[in-house]
Amino acid sequence: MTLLAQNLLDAETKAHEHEDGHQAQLRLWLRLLSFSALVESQIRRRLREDYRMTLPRFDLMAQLERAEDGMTLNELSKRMMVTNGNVTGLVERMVGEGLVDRRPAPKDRRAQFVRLTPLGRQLFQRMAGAHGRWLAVLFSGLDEKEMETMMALLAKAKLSARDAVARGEVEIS
Amino acid sequence: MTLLAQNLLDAETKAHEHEDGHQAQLRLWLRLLSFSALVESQIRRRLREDYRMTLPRFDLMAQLERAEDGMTLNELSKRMMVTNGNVTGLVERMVGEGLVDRRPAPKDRRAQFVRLTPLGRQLFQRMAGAHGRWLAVLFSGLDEKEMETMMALLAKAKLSARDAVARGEVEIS
DNA sequence: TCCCGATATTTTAGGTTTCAAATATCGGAG
DNA sequence: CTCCGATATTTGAAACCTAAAATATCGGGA
Repeated sequence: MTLLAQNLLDAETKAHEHEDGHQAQLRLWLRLLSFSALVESQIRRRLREDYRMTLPRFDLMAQLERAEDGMTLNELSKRMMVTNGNVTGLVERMVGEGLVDRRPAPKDRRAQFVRLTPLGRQLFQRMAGAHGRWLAVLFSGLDEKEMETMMALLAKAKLSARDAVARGEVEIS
Repeated sequence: MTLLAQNLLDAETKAHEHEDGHQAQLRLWLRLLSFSALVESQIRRRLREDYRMTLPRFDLMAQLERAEDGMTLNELSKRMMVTNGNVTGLVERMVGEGLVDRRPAPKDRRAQFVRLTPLGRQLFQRMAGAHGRWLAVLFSGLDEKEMETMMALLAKAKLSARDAVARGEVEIS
């Protein structure tokens, strides 16, 4: 192959990648979204029907479960990947229900520690068991090896996205 | 191996699966969620900053794009995997912005067809291009083969979840 | 000490989302 | 034709969520 031909081919490949070549990524992303919407709606429904519980509240409790002494609102919002204001309202409602309590941080008068109440902890134990079983059923079509593969690919994808964000390249054409 | 030993082993395997054996599914699910939250927040931000557009509106427009004559609210809500009421409000606002229009269905007086306006279509074209490029960058750490593998695994996982839902077994322990 | 950028939280406004109940229409069984 | 279960949409209430601005506090340098 001549150098010119090679260059033309490169150019075409590049152009192709830039015009329609994003299809694979788009399709992958859409498929991931539709799968997660499906699973999420099931979990949401079960939490509501069996425990009168919402997913965000469950999520917050899951974060608190391993922190005996609780954690600050800020740490909660980072772990849950939601905004601060969101957590403020969520905790507000959950304090009202007796699931968590709030107390001032010892050293920092700006911060507050949130932790599960005994009631909240007890309820979470039961929900967590059920939650695990629901997931086991929903994922039962995947064997050990397939789950491992998917874990690895998701880890790689997450790194990829993090890198892109860090490089500030999400806006590049 | 004696029959007794075999039975004990089975019992242990079963017990293990029922007590701690759901860890793999839970971890996989959490990883998928955190990845999708990361990607979603980036797309949300770019849509807002570059196009003053929200993700739900973009999503709705994407559904309408390939339906020249539009589609009913009901079909929209199914494709978007959200409730009817949600779509009602979304369309309401978007009509006000001139992005979509509504007209009665020819044969069915209960239904309405929603479709992109020329303005909406034109805006969507630009956004879709950018959206594809953002995804390409975010997923750039995955090669062709890895994306194919992930597509296949997600397809399998989705089937698995659909089956579980159809069998009504999400509540089984 | 005083100041100032950083951090923790709340507040405000608006949009999104769900569920459940209500309304309107369809389409077929009798 | 009439009735009735199914379907399409809307409405209302409550929760969730975000972005941006406001408030309070921290902690270190001048």
